[in-house]
Amino acid sequence: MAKEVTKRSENYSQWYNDLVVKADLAETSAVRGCMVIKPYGYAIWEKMQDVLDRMFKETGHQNAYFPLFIPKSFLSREAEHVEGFAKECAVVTHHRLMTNPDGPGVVVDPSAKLEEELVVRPTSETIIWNTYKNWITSWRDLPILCNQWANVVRWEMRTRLFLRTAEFLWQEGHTAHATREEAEAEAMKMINVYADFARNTMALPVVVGHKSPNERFAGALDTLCIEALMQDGKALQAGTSHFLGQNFAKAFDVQYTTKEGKQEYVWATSWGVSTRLMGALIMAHGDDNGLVLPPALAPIQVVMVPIYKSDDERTAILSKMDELSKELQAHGHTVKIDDRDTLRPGFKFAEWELKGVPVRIAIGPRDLENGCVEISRRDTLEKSSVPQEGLAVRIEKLLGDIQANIYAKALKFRDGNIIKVDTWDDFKEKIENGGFLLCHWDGTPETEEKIKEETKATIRCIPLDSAVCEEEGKCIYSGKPSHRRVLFARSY
RNA sequence: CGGGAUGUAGCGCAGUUGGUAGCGCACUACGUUCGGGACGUAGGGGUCGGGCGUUCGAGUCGCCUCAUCCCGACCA
Repeated sequence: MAKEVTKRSENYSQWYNDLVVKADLAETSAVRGCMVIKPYGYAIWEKMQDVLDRMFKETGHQNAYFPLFIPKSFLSREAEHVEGFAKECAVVTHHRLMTNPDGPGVVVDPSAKLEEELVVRPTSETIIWNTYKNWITSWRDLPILCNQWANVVRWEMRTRLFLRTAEFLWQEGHTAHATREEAEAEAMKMINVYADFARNTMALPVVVGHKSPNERFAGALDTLCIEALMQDGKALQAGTSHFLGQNFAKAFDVQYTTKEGKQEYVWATSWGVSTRLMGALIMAHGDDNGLVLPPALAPIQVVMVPIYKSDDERTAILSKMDELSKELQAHGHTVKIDDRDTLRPGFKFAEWELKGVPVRIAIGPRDLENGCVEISRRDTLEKSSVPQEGLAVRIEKLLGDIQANIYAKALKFRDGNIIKVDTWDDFKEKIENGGFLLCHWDGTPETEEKIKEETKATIRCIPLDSAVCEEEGKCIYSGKPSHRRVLFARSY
């Protein structure tokens, strides 16, 4: 197994692809634009799911499941929504195949044409609001706070593993509320759940803000997002939460009777994060040796590698590892003993580093004799020899340190790459180096569009953090007055 | 849908003026190794993306076709 990964600094794209494949996270499939998520990659995704699911439930949400197929007419009920998704939909037109009358194989049976085509969901607002109509009649039925874990299909022209695939896994929350205020509060609450998850679980610093009208979700009145900065200086949208107003309620005629007996349209939100978070994780923390996983998401937190020559040594070391492993597991850590007899220690070290395991413990005859183990941490690659005594407590602290250090490192990088820019010439120069540019903008879509055309940079968000952003100034492009700075970047 | 490229072993590639298929890694067996990606020896594995044509003979030349990748366009 030649597992050398391309150097990050030499070719970031290739480094990313190499890493995804060689760390056993995912690979391209025979199906155009689709991805196979391999067991190791999926285990990380499952960890993300576990934490997010718990957070959703703590905020009062329940899981449900809605159909994969959406009748074409549903999708077109909301004008902006269909406009936004029409160009990337997979459509089912028939329901049967037949043996080919003119040769081998099968062909589509023309007699099995569907009366109405079915669209494979690119997102589920329409099918869900068509259902919510049946669930809601009174103010007593509100709010409805549902989430679904599902796959969706968006037929993108160009795809990249995890970041943009034709099919991807995600969760989508869809809520219905009696009042505008309640729905807006829900959208804000959920973007903060995402921000919390990104920072504390993924060790990923994010900026929370509003999308500009140009970048808003199709059918939303407001889109909140979390934006992260990757190590090549490009921004990545890591999650969104939309205030949908009454657009979908009106499109699907979802009204409820108020306490006063009046008919009112329901207010809506939707919010989602996807397997794209895997891409964010890889690009935010990875290095030339491979993946770097925050302990909170590592399927294996501690790997033990035995070093031995004879069978007797092997037996003794594995027995000691078993003992230590039980102790660590009792403290709630996931441990793997790499007892493969066919590979040498050096190979195993490199392989587990590639896979991003936070802590490695090596034990050889020397350590056995001295009552020690060798501990190596993935984030800094530092090695130290420590006593076996009290190992679990030491590891617990170390895992916490690593989680904090990975975040601190990413935060330092991110903050070092947020730059205030006040002139157009400076903007054009600085954008070439990547990073977030904090600039004044006159608030018009036309200006935003021009800036995108000339520099490929878009407004990633209008940050909520008013302390940093709210000040008077002049638009970077048009020179017109502006009341706050917004965040520009090139993005994935 | 435009511009460019590539399809040869599981992966990465070489293959000259056309002469019947090769290298590295991986794989299998045995042995020596084992504290940072081991080495030796011996093996197995191919309708050269597909089709048609030129030729005594095509991985190589021509035409068609399919697929993939890159740059655009597209993209929450």
